[in-house]
Amino acid sequence: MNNPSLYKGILRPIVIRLLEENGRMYGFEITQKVKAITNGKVKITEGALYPLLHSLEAEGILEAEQEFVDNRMRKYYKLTSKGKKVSKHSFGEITEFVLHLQNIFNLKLA
Amino acid sequence: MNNPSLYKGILRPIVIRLLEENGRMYGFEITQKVKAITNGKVKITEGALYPLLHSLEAEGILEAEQEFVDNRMRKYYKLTSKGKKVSKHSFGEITEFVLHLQNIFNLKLA
DNA sequence: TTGCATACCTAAGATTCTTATGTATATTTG
DNA sequence: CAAATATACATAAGAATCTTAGGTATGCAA
Repeated sequence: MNNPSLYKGILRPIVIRLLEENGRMYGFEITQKVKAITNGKVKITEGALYPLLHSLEAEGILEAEQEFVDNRMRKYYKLTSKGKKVSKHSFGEITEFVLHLQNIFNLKLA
Repeated sequence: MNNPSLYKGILRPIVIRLLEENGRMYGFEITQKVKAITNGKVKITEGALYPLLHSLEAEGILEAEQEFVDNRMRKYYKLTSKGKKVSKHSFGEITEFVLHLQNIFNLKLA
């Protein structure tokens, strides 16, 4: 991405939102999904993603299960019931955040 | 603000944008302006703002001049010509950032 | 067989913030 | 009039969140 520091603090809500919308995803899939949505502009680094997934699991927001596909390990994550509550709250925060940005920067978007 | 970590990395473009729109502001004024725009939700901390203003000045993006009003010191900042170029670039990045957020979070905003 | 894609992981360091504290003056309130 | 609140600047220690750089391993294409 152009300015990585803009995305500091955003990764956690991104992961939670993607899991809410897609039900079940593995780490590598999340990086590809974000890249696809943003036309290759936003690249989540593995050094940020994997530790985050582990801490979300430790917090009881996500639960994981491993599978082997084509002899390669995949660790699928999904929201727990606690995670679904957190997700609703997180989404509200993000919505407000974006509205604030539109006001502060006087953005006129489609 | 609700979730301060969302705003990590955003303060710098906020300051630049406000100075572009208002021409000339002092630190305390910037904190009040952001609070006003966001209905009291977003509070810029002084511990983040003042060091940032100093480093923007050191980078040649801002220039400062002191004044005394009611026997109290004010340090006014404005964009340099370099700062104005940086501002254009920064604004483009923020616009793209917000569009990405809308896509990632599937936001339907006014 | 070399490189690229997939798929996981961790550790050191950088960046950006919060929290806490300090200085000083002006105004409001009990 | 004393105390609290608002204005206005500043710095330092520590927390949070990321990047960079490295590691392991499999499958496929050139």
